[in-house]
Amino acid sequence: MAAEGAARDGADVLAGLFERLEATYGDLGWWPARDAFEVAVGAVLTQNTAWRNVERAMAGLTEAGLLDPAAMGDAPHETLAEAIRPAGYFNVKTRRLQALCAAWRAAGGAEGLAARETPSLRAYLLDIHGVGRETADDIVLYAFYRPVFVVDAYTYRILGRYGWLDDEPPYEGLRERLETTLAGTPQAYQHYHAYLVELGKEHCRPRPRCAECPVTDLCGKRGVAAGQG
DNA sequence: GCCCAGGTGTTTC
DNA sequence: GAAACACATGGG
Repeated sequence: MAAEGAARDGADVLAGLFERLEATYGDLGWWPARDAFEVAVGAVLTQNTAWRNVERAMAGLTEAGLLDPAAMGDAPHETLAEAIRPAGYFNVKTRRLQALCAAWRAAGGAEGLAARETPSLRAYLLDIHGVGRETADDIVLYAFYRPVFVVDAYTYRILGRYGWLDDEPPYEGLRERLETTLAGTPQAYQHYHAYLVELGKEHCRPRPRCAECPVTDLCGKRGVAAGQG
């Protein structure tokens, strides 16, 4: 049937895209962190924020001795906000980090969270103030090493430009479709998300700058037409 | 000065 | 339920 053929072609495009990205980028060494809590803190701090600024904030937290669920959770708002100031939205993120700390401790720490099955873990994280779908999946994938595809703005933008999306499907639908199509390991999903972010930063900005894109020839339609790569 | 960055919650229709 | 808006620093 035509629909099955289209789906198979879509899967081929996707597999080819990630093969090429793997050859181009290899292991990007993404999300270095000492422990699960540090991953979770970084996931909150990086919300709509450049990683360079997250690193400054993480350094501020280390400096202040706050990179710990108890210390961070008990710190005064002003103290925590000052430590994470370089990451922007510091008042918003201070509230979110303290909500994260409360939930983290209530769950029995990383050990308690790791004991949960993936759906329960996602649901628990999503229930925390300031932890949305992408942040939750960042934590599930990079802190707890579960096989979830992290969908972000780059995922929509790049897959849209490569003709893999017919429309703009809802987050959960796209995530499940990608996981079904790719059937990858946690390590593969960690790499895929990193690849899409790197590719997006370099070549698929909101205003396309697609010159010398390593996967230009795989582009099918949409924004990449008209010689943008 | 303008755009963008590894989003989320709230308000409003 | 989707669109508009607030949140804020730092780099190009």
